[in-house]
Amino acid sequence: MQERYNPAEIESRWQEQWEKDKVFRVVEDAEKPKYYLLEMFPYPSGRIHMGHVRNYSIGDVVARFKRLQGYNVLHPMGWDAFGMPAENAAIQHGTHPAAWTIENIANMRVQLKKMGLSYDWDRELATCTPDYYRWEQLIFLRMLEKGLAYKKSAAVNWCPSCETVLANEQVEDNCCWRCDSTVIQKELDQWFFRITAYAEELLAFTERLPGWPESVLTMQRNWIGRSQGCEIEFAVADQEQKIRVFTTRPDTLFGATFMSLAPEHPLAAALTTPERRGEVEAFIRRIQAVDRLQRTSDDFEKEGVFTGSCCINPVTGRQMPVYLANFVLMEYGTGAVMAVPTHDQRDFEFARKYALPLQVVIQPEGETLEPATMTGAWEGPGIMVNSGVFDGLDNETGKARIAEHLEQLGRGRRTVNFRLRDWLVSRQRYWGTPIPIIYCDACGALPVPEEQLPVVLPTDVSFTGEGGSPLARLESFVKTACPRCGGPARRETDTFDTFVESSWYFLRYACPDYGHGPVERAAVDYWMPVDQYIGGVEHAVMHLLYARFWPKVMRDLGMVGIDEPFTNLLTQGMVCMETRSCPEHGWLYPEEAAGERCSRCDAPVVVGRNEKMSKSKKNVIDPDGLIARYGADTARLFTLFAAPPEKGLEWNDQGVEGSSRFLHRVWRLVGEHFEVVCSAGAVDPAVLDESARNMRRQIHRTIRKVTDDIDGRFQFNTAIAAIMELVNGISGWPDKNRHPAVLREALETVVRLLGPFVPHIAEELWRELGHGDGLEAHGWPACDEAALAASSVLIVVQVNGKVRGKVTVPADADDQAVRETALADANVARFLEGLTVRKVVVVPGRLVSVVAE
RNA sequence: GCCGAAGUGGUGGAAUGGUAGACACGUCGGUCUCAAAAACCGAUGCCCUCCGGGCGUGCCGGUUCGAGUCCGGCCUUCGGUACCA
Repeated sequence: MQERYNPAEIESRWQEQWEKDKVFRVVEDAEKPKYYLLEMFPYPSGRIHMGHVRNYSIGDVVARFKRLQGYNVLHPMGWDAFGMPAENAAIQHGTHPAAWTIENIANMRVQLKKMGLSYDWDRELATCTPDYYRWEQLIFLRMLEKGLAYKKSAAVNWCPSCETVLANEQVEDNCCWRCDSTVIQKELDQWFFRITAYAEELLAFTERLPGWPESVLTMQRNWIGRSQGCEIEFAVADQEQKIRVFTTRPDTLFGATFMSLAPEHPLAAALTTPERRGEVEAFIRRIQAVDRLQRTSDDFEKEGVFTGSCCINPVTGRQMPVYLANFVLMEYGTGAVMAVPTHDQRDFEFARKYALPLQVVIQPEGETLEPATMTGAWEGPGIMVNSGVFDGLDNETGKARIAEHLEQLGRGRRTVNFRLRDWLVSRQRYWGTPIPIIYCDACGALPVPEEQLPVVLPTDVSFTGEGGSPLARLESFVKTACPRCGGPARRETDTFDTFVESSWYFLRYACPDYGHGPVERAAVDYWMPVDQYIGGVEHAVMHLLYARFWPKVMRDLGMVGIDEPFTNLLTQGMVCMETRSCPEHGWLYPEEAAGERCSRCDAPVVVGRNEKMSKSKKNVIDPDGLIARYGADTARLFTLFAAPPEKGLEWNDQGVEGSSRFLHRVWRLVGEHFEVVCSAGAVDPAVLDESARNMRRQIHRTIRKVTDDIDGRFQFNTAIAAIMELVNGISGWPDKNRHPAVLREALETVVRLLGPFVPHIAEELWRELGHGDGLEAHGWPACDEAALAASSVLIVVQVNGKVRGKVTVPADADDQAVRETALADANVARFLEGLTVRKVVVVPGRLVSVVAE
């Protein structure tokens, strides 16, 4: 055995062996229980970052652990390969998105392989290949047939100068990131998926996902935002038009004194009287220049404009002036709100600003509200007043009664409204899945016939960043024949949101080469659902909601048989680091800021906040350097040991040394004893002395702890700490040489427990300990309950809540005996002197708490 | 703004309502060495009148024999907020 631990040599040797033998390749096997472990696939940005290292190290521990437990483990990897950065690179550096992406994938694949991750690389997929997206196009056609995909108008961020659509992240302070022009909201005809048709089911199933973090489920429930309420029709005075509103507070209908519409409301123009037109149009223009987040925040000034028209309150007959208001959104409800200033804070502020009337209709218990003296709206419960026949009812009863009343009048009905909106999937970009639609002037919008799929993304395009999508300018792509009449027609040039690809890739992993449909039913039936999904907490709502939606659609299309794709979910925290910048040269990479001075101008660097590692702020650590210097095992061990997975991880180089030192120590410990150990026999518990029994107790306590920490809690940091304690215990065990069999059990346990975390060194040491076959053949070590038994326990004694003594009692002592021993302790007695004992609480095996005064 | 988290020594973190600080990093002292590195041993929350005791888990209050943990109210930081993925 080599004296010195040499990770570079060991790791490349094992990685080659794993690759050559395809040891992580899996096939369906009805004899074995399956376990599908999936980490969120990466966007191929060019280099892996510490967040990937963390995510994939966590996943690999679980994959290897489950394999050791005898599961048939599917552990795939692939590439979320469409997206904006490829297009930005094309605009900035002239590289083609496809070439850029393929090169990035090649680089990152090498990096991942250097980490020793146990993937079945035969299942690798990239979403930018026609073999993948052709099936996405097919599913879209099926959704179209079922009415689950449709087209409607929606607003986008538009830069008038670049003549292009901007992503939210490309808008800075309402200005275009490239040219600084003011961004406006522009209406475009766009494709949507009808996710709202699944709102009830997506919500209901949040109750059936016990393996998900409650915080994620709560966020999803709030995002879906189901609310029970009432749709009410308001007639417009002197016109045929009707305004429909949604309200959760029909009980306040008698207090509705005006109407607020979204500035984008389709009736806005029709209701505007000629003399108001100028002011109204100016207001609409102004609101379009404000982003939605700002518009709806509570501290944003409530503003509006009178249209000149009035509508009629269906129960009071009162004329209600119709306003356009900045805080009303077209996307929520019906885009119109009946304004009850006395019982809604936003309406209250609005009414005060524009001197609109207030009418109290709910009186809280023990108070009498007067419009003249109110300083805010009363949004709580109360008794109905000024509400005709409904006076005297409590408002909850009133909600139902007024709803019934409106239904009888034919002026309203009870409805359920969702905050969730349909999913806008059109992107006016090049690097994405082409939407398979053809537009014919004679026949309209038609699906591309199935046999013509895939609609392949052409590669002969040029990138300027201006003038809209490069696809739309490519004649050879746009010009086509109408599939119905054969006349000249145009192709759809929008591509899909990249969230579409990531909404079903986990299904495709079950059968990545299947050529007759999106998925092979038998393979999906065997592998799905994913048993454990692991990824960043930043995906808690959007990706994870879309990825729950698509399988449900595919189920209803008869393609899969599952309701939910992910049985268990682990959301990992982000890897963060302080930013460093130079007043002269901007953000600095860590190596440019060595010694806290800028490497270029020697100015003192400014140390910024701790933030998510990102290329743009240069607060990144390149895992390659780490692996080259310490080896993959150390890099894995450190990221796992530094913090529990859910927590954010602040990068700190110094900790890495510690992890490396530990592996060197384990190597030496085995090296010093492997000859003795290899010739040792099996442990005979009957002949052991106390020292050996104590050693065995620690061995088996550690097995139990590590098993529980990996399996139930994903607390890898404490699992590793426990193994470190065991190693410390073995090193300091004075009777090592008297008990070769126990020493062998101890060392073998360390190596086996380390296997999932640091597979290369563990496999190597396992062979050194004289085993001809691999770790996996021996499975996961079992905890011997008999070895755990201890003869005595330490009991802490508290007097009035403070620790005053510690006593050792036999493990089987009863409460009375424990109590007596505790009270007899010298220090305890000292603190009880002159006091009367009122109460003694005995917690078996733990503590005695004495209350005295 | 809204939704969801987090806050514990110099640092990362540990603690089924039961000894706060496991395990590491760092620092200090020591052993070995001509010297250094590596390795090993020891100390290390703060304070005091230091063989003992007091105070300590973001802040304020509450429940309990006992609260880092449970409850109420704040503060700060982070994530998401529908075209970043």
